Amino acid sequence: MDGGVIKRSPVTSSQVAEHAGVSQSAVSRTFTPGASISPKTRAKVLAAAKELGYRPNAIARSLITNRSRIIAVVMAYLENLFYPDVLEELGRRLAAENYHVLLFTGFKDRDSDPVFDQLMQYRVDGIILASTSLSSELSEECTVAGIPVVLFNRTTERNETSSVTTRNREGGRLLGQFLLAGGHRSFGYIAGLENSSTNRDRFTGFRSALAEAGIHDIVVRTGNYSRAEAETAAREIFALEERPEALFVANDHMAVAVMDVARYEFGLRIPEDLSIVGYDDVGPARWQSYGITSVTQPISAMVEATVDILMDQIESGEIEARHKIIPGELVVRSSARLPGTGIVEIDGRRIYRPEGGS
Amino acid sequence: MDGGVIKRSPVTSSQVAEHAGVSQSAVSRTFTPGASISPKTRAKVLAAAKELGYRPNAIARSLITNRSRIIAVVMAYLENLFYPDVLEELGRRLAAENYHVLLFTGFKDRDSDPVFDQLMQYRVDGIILASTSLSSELSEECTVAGIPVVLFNRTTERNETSSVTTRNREGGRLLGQFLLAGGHRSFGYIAGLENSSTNRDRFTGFRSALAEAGIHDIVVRTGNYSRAEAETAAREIFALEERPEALFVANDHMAVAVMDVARYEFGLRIPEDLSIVGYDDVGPARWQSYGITSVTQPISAMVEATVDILMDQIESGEIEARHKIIPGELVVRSSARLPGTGIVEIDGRRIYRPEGGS
DNA sequence: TCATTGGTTGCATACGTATGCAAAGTGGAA
DNA sequence: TTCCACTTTGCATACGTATGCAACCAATGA
Repeated sequence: MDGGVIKRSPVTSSQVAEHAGVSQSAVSRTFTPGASISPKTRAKVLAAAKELGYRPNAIARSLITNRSRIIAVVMAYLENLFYPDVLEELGRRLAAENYHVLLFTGFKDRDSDPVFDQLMQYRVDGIILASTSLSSELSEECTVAGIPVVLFNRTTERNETSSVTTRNREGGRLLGQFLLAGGHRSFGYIAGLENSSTNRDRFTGFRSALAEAGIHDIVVRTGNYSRAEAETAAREIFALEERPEALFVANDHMAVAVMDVARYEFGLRIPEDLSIVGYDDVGPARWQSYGITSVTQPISAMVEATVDILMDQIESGEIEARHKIIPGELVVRSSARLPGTGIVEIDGRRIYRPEGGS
Repeated sequence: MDGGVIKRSPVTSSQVAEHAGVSQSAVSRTFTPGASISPKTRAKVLAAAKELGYRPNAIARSLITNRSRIIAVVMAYLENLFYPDVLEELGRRLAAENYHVLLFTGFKDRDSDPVFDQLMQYRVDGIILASTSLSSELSEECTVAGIPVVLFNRTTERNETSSVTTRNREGGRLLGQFLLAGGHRSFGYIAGLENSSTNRDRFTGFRSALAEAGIHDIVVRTGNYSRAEAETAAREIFALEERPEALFVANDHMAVAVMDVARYEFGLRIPEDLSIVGYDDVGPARWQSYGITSVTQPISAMVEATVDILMDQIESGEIEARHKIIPGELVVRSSARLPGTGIVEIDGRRIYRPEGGS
């Protein structure tokens, strides 16, 4: 009711030092694990600090240690629940290592250069790129600057930047085999972002599986990993004279939309009239309304690998591109017709493992 | 292939100054909008900066300006898509003001005190609390420290902290009126977090609407805004001898789960056997599989208000608790039986506006 | 007792930038 | 030309912390 409070400047280590009757160094050492400080003065300092409400200034500390303990996470959009899940896990794992997340989100992909500029100004200790590619000049610049970068769920053509991915090629292949084993003979593919490595690899694997069975015609439309565009693509495919019996949608986020269009706009029964498979095994894929047969991308393992790479490179100061590839599994649910064999139950989930499979 | 690169220290303003043949001050002024600098030296500095790959060190700048241009966003969990949507919009809006997001997520609610400690060490310019409450000591501490705090979609008992919310009481009330107008006579409520203001207000409004119609019995179970718990709560309610005809689920995130349980575990038809209404108007509520009748929480307006409050308080240095309440609307879809009157169409959406409504 | 050792402490400085102040430069008017 | 007003520049310092170095202290052994 008194209409605002005048800003009081925060307590500094010198003030604590004076209050405790010691030097500023002693205060600093009190808050530096492993520093040389006697229990007695330490106690004095802690008491004074508590009394004054002192908190070390991480900004000032960064300036001198050259470590901000901040990791930049770049995630252009969060529409696909896969990414928020990743973000949550990243927050958890990085907090455990006493690092913090500076998040860059909500921008158009083509605006990533200014974003990059901002992020570099904060002298972050590492960068996780989860939904944007990086021009190779920028990647180069990071390497020269000694900032580790990890591409999450993405790779680049040249392999100069570290990455964590799953076996997208094998996953696509497995889905192809699964649909073939289910007896399907005509196929469609709703693609993700055209220039993304996940899209390319998943499709390549899928196509190769079909090719081995002598099938070369695949109806392809592009959904760009966007819900709205996936709906449009689905409408186009379902309106075709010869609608494919089986559809691989490049990720679950789009697959959910496609299922809705199939059921509610075209009256198709799934899987009787149409089999749909997806990728990611994200939340809604597991919901009973959808029950999407999908290849998992194990978020926990992927995030763990990402953080491991970053921590290693930050500690060693040596930046050598590492590429971690994590295996996924084909989880069988109800959105696609079942093959006669190859389904095993593990930990309450049904997994597809064909005999000749890798 | 050469096995790592030695970390090169970043370019400093002094190095640029030397290279350009000017003083360090000149470099600083070149990158400070509105500073006194001639076009000629400015050009020289920019050229040198570009050549050396110089970027101002935001950390060092913060130290002297006492402004980090960082806003802490605390969002314990992102499971409910509402929050990722908010996060994306926050990223966008704050980036436009040249602020950045330090995200705290992936922790248990009871661990919020250490989180708070971390966040204070970075001398953030403001704090947005989107899924955690703040003990009143901590709130007090922020005020004294001159750090603006905004509670997003939450209020506290005492109104000492700024907040942005929607008219939860009115929303709950409107949903009650809607269900009554639809002819229902028995009601259930699946609650959110017991101690959250949203849950309390929505239920209070709902109950008051029913009370005015002489209905005082409401079957209540608690879902704590969690999908899993909501499923359990739904199973309990649907197994009752006298299952309510209409169910208000405290948010859409839970409502989606409840609909799945109703349909696929109990074989209930919606809305023929059971009407369900939710809150938030979040993504899945709009999907055709669900089509949840729901009260909107307009994310864009809420985020705008939040950022406005923060910017005001940061600029003025005066922290006076402000409470912004944003109106929502009842969007009518297919998850609940329709009343005979009161539905109007606006911008392609069907909105419920009863005659006597506020 | 003194010398030695190992642990503590304070002093002084460095990190990279912003900014008040005074000096220097510029241009115009008389 | 001289004077004045205004702009531009550099110097010096400050921000809050960490840390090398030297001084100091306590405890131990001879």
